[in-house]
Amino acid sequence: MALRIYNTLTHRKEEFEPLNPPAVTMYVCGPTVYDYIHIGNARVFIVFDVIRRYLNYRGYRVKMVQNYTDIDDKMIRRAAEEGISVPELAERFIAAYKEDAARLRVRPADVQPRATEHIGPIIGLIRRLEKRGLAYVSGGDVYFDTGAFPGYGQLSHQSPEELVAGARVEPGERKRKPLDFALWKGRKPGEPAWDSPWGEGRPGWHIECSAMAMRYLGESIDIHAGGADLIFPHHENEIAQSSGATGKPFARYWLHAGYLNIDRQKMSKSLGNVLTVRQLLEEFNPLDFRFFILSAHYRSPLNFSRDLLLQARSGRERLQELADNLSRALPASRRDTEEGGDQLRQSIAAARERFIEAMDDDFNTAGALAALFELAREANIYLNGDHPHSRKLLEECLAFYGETNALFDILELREPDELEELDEELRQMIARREEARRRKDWATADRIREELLARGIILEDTPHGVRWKRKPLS
RNA sequence: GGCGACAUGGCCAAGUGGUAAGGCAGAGGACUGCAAAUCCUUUAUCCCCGGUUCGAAUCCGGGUGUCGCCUCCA
Repeated sequence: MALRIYNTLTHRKEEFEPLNPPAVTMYVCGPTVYDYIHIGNARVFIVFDVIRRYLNYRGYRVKMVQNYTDIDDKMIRRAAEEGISVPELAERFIAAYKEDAARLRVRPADVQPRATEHIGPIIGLIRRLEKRGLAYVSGGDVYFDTGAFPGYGQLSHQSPEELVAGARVEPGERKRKPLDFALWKGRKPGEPAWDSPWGEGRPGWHIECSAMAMRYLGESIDIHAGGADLIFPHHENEIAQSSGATGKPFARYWLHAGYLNIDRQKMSKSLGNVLTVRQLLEEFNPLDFRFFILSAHYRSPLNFSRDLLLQARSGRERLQELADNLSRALPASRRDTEEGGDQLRQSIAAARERFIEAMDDDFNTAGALAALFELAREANIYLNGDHPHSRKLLEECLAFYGETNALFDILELREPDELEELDEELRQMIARREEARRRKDWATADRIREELLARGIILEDTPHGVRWKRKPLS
């Protein structure tokens, strides 16, 4: 069984063969730090976070780089609006990004370079392009000469002629052809600038990713990833710059995450329907959001709505419920029996197999989730069974959820004693209700249950005694 | 205009040649003092029309619809 990945470059699923296994080099285009990230950004970061973890799970050693774009037109404009410097703006939103990513359980990349800290390598790359006749100076700017790069359009599968048909030249631009793009922008009054062989100025957007990817991962990398809207022109231009400079293939596999739409519309500032991660997390659990994201294939467009997220929450809670119940059953379980556990033992093995099979098929997280649910049913049957619980089987089952949760991060896996934390007053209320139930004083029992519910505690009476859980938010 | 993606039950969503995973919601049942949780049962021939094939949701052609990219954008 081999891992297969859909490659935007070739338009097909290909067997994954990194350059130097087990090492894998992976570059993900990071945020432009001019504002809080929105849920569409979050989808990209979550998806590639999971993919990265899965590659590690499959035995690869992934080195992942994700940049911060901390200098570009948007940064300059926003800093001016806020009345602060561009570096101050960058600091603010890099910090915000880190907070948001952490809350979403997106693990930090191994290297998180900033464009402004790599002006040297950027200039070096532009000079290489100049030497190869792929760049030209025009005014104070330097442009990439797309006409001189034969493979231009290979990623977006468009010929230059086709691309030109829709291209526009902004007034005042000094490029020769519409598809040419700026590698270096000459200084304008009031803008941040660095010294360069072409005078003071700043890097273009595309060149920073090429320069930083090469700097940390080498001239040819295994995986380059980002949102679908980066295919053109950003990634197309990265290929042109990188391959143009080195004469080598830049990235072997290009991965692109689909859009996250809101109410079937693309998020955009003009429509006013942009939802930031911060806004989302005011109302929803990050784990519910991760579950929601992973319930669809990463390349498919995915529609976001409050209702769909509630649906996802219900599904996730089913798994959470099971995980909690497995933990709770652990203390009373026995090491000397596996009675009634044959089906469960087989189901664990089957679930693991199915999980890997799905993930190996271009990271089919939806299929992988189905494996978690199928095992959940068997585990519930086992837990409800009329036999003692086997410590070994419970642990194996929990181990599987632990193993898969280390990839998906959709469950809160707690130790049994963590489940018992409840303050004294609430414990006594539960005890009083138990007493009332023994007396068959249902009125009192129900009243206490209502009171607890009002305080966010849900009670469940099981054959093995009363159980409590916290009511989910919203 | 060019390029491309998608169209599966009430909702979400897997499935690329052998008679449709999974989740949510609904209905019925079991369990329960009631409830919750859980389990069982239950709802699809896969947008339409042709074609290839013993056999297609799955391949090919045509059509319809939705969306994306071609311009900053995850």
